[in-house]
Amino acid sequence: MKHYTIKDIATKLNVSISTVSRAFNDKYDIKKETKDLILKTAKDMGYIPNPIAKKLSQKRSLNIGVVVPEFINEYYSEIVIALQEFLISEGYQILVMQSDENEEQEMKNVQTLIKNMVDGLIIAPTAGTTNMTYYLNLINEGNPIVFLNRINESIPAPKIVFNNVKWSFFATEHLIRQHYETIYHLSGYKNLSVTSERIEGFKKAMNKHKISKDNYKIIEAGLLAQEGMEVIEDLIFNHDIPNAFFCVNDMVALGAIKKLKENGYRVPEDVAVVGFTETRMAELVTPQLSSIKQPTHDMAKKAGELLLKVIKSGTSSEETIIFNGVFNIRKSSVKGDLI
Amino acid sequence: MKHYTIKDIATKLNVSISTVSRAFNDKYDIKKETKDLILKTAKDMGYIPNPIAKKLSQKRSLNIGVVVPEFINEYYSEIVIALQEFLISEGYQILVMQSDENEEQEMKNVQTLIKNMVDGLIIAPTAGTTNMTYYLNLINEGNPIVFLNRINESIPAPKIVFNNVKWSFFATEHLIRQHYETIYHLSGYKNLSVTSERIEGFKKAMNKHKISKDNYKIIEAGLLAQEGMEVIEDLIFNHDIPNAFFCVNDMVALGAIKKLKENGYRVPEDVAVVGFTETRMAELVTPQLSSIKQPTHDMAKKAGELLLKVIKSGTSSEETIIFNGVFNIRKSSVKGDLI
DNA sequence: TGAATTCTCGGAAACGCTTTCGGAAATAAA
DNA sequence: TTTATTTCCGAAAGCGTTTCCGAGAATTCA
Repeated sequence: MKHYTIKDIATKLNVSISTVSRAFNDKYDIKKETKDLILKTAKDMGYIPNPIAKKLSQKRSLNIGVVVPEFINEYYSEIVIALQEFLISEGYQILVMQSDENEEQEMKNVQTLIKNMVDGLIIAPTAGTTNMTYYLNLINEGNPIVFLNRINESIPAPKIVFNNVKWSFFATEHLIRQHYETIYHLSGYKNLSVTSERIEGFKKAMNKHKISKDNYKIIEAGLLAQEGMEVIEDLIFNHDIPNAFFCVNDMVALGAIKKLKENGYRVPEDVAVVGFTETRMAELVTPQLSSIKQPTHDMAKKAGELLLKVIKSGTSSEETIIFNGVFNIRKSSVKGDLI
Repeated sequence: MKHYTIKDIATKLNVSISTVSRAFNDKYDIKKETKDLILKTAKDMGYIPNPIAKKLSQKRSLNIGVVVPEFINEYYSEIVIALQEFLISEGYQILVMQSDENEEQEMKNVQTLIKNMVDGLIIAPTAGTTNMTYYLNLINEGNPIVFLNRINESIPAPKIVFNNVKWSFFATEHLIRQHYETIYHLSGYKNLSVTSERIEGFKKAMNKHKISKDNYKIIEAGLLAQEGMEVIEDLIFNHDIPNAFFCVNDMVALGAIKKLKENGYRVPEDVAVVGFTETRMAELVTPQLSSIKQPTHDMAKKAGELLLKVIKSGTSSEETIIFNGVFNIRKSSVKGDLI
């Protein structure tokens, strides 16, 4: 089976290649009949236009680059899947690269994608991304970019973020309202914006309810189960286990629960635990984990829409879209019966 | 900042574009000094070769397409990450597409990747993939393809598989040796090769130990936690809970454990459970889940190596590489103390 | 019926690179 | 010094498209 080209069709039909090209691109003048004829024979021959050649002569590639810090956790997997769903429906293809939480790899990924002439980029920066001038340059050079979470406020590009402050506030307040006296927050890596935002929400709730500083604490854990376990081990060693934990994400919460149980603490009877960025595990573990679900699907779709807007308009807006979630209260943070 | 081309360098240095091209491609005759000069000024100018143009004039794109059925579970995420690691080190870039367990989407993905001139494909077919003639054609047309798991034996291409029979045999034998009298296997979707292989291993162990057919059963569940839960609900309704379950994967096992616990069964005291294709959750849940770990990293790397071999040799071999795993025995399947 | 428009379409350049061919310059052999 | 080799490089075609320009044919308008 040959790879037919536009030229093959042209010679076969005894027309010029430009006419054939016109038949495929609506924007030029061509008689309806010739167009139909060309399209039909092209189809019969099994002709597939060569996207590489197309990319070379046009500017656009109909490819969108997506860079995520990882996709071993469900969160970014869901984002990528939703992104793909939307962008395919708009005629784009997405190329996914993951940075392995490595800043250098992230820049390489972005570079690779730009070299491959993607029409735009959706970037969820890796934890340590501090090199903002790099992104500033890219934007100034006219590369359409939309950022997803974890991003520095100052970047002049559309940003899709989750309202971490608000929902972390709710989660904390939920614990306060149940009269857990001492509440610790296990936070993420400190250079992440999500970390500081969730801390902010946590503190806000503490202030609102006038909780004494003796009764809460913020401890940097990380984002992995392992890191949650380590913190709990330290606390147990220091005989410093509070009545409740609010964790930066589900993995840390699950690690914490594991270590607590191993050491004879019952959850939630002795210690309550709340997670964040709900995963499918929340419903599967015992006790079921209270957590905050992020609307990954909507967030991804919005990111896609904004990117297409930037691409089409040619100018980068600077709007920040803030999303809200759902707080699923489950057994891990409720002593009595669930309503 | 301009996008420099080979031509810009040529005019600046007053050489021909072919000379500049030669400087970048080792295979041609060029004086060492001119080459160094060109390379240096190119670097100074910040020249980046245009991969699209390169693809058009050469045959190869240095891109590898990867198609997986999903990456919401850790398994394929790990595979993709390892694949990326290896292929990047070999100078390739990978383009990942997921088929959402949808056969039609899978064919679209493959088509898109081929159109985009990937040099080769690594495909983990989706559950329902029955359309083998499609792949046969692709291979006959000379597309380098390596298959990963789940694949029909008859396809004449390199295949990377896990030794499901053997390890499912071990898992089952482990349960038998502990004198669980009745053992049920919760299997996957029936058209999957992994499903039938794990069933085969299960049966083999039963036969070896001469277990009566009254004492074991194979029930089709699926691959999701939800499906594991549903099966357990049915069994409970029929008062048909065995002493032990061997599940097709961890998610089904976790779903099963959840439902069992909800209905008052203790794991492993009343019912033992073993999973497969170990996930990070195995160690985090209570009781910790016995499971079989697949060497995803090695499998992915091997797939990459074989693909490069096919690409370079130009001929598709037909070897099947079978991998072995590790059986991590944990609390969920052991009544007494773990050694 | 002749002039002015409007439709269609072919020719050709362009996108940025690779690669073959052949010739000039440099080197080695005679 | 002349001839034979080798080394290096420029010219140009080619990869498969798009798209500008302009010309002939068809149509409309006086």
